[in-house]
Amino acid sequence: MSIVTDIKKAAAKALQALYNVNINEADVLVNSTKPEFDGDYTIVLFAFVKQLRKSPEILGKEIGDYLMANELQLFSRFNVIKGFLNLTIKDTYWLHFLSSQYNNAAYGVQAHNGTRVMVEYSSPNTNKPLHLGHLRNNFLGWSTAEILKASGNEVVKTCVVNDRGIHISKSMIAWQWFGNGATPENTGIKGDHLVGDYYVMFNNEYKKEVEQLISKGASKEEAEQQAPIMEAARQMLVDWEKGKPEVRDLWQKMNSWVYKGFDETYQRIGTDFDKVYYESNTYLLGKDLVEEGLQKGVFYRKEDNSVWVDLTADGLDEKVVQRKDGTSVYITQDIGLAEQKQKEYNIQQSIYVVGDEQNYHFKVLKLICQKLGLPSADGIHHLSYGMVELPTGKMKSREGTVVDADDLLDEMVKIAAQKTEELGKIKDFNEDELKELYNTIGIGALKFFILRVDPKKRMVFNPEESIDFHGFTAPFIQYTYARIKSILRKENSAIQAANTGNVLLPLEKELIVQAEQFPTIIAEAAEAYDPSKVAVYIYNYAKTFNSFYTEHSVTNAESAEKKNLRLQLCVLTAHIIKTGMCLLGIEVPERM
RNA sequence: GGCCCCGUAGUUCAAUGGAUAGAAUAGAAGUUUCCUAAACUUUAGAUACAAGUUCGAUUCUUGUCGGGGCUACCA
Repeated sequence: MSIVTDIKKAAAKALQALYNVNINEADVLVNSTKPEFDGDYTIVLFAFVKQLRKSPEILGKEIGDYLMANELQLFSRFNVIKGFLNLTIKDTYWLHFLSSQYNNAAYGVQAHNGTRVMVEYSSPNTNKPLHLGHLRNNFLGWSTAEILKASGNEVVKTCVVNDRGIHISKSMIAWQWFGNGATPENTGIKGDHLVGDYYVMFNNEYKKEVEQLISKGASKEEAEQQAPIMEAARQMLVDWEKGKPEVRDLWQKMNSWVYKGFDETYQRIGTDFDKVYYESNTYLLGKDLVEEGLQKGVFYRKEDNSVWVDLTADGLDEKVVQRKDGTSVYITQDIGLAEQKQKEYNIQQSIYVVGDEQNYHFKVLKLICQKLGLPSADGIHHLSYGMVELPTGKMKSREGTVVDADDLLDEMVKIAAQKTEELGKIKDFNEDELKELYNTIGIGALKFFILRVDPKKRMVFNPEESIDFHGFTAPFIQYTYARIKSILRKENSAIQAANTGNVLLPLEKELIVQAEQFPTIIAEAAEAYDPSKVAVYIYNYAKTFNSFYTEHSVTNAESAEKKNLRLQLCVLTAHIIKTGMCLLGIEVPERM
């Protein structure tokens, strides 16, 4: 139960008592009071003015008087400016909150509420290594899953590996043609990068062949169709589907290189899954649902034997769900997998972390599932995120303008090391500790940079300028944490639960007010599937702590009560920072 | 062509229809006998444009201009 909820309840009660009107507490608008006014929280009165036919000033005064008289434990004073009723909460309320929660390391985390949610994220193709765009997906998916857990859901993290299809066939062909038996072992190249190199080689060769054919008089379309390497890749896909042993062996071998490479990267960035689906196992799912859909009249068959769904009544197009040759298209297996997930895990919600270029696809997917009456249908939610762009524009693999994930992580750690050494505070760190610290700072900075932005929005990553360790960044927050821990290491004496005095200085109070909001923030972030809410909150909270830290001494506080109070504040702040950063997948160092 | 999304300080990001549009960074000026200056304090700087709805619009509606995405019997 949050203080804001209490205020809303009290306001609804006041309105009932004073004017005999029934106002839903959810309709009472309560904001944080702007710093330039006196108060902690503000009730916005405009909404009631018309209905009650009273001026905002009088309304505010009457409600304020009522609250002072009837909610003695909550409010100490109020003022009314225009339509805003500014309320000040009693210091004793805040002090009690602090004393009761400071020692709760799990503060902000809710108990299980019985809802089970699946979060599908990462879902890579196995023909090339991860790049910056995949990192946003991974950070977002992992963090959203953790936030959902913290707000009381049981979460199943899952990944659908796109391990079959024309893309991997391309890498395989290029490897056969140009590889000379290259392996990660004999080249020293990380497996996913090695396979990606052959994908690039495929495209280079393909381009060359197309140009040659065009110079011999073929049209562009003909050339693209007839290029020998493309024909070979298509044949390889056919052979794969037939289960031709050599092809399957090569496929397995090359995929295993990729998985090993991915695992390394995943480990570095903390990505993990409870369940992994492979498309080579799931791509035939959904075929029976096509039959079912035909019987239910959701789908219809055209003369050429292809099967369609008509979504024009819902403002969308007609969509094919089975080709005329009887093979299924991408969306068919998605429908099948949606059903499979539901059957296997009995989930209430199924979240797909996928880029916004697939908005239409997921609209269609959900609609079809609903029309088929699948129990999982209404729980489908596309967590759509914007592309990561470079200052020069969108990243394109073919034009070589991708920021490789492994390279970027290396670069971040390198810069973290360099900046840390410049500051010269690490004399008593050993080598392992330094390595860990550089990882914590460098990878933390990257995660925070990406997660602090609203997922829905496109974002720009500038390799030169985006790598910052000051201001609105993870290292800022990590530094705040390290300074708190430094204080707490020095203060061995037990912190008392009581004995915190009864008056709060402005910065002491501000810290508690913000701390009290933490569970609400987590709930909002979970509701919106938006880790940036947590990132912004933790940053602001750390900022308040830094002001407090500069202004007031903890160890040399002016009285024993103040020292005890501030130690409680330190402990609570450390817990909140650690928990909040943990929800973002970012570690916090004891020293830095 | 049709459908969808986005235009906020030089730059990168905020702002459930609410008070004087917040941060960070880059710029200017300060703070270290005192718990870590990766910090703190002060300062200057923005809602693409035009109408409309409203007591009140960055937010909702319409139009203009600018940017992006989707619109495959590809995945």
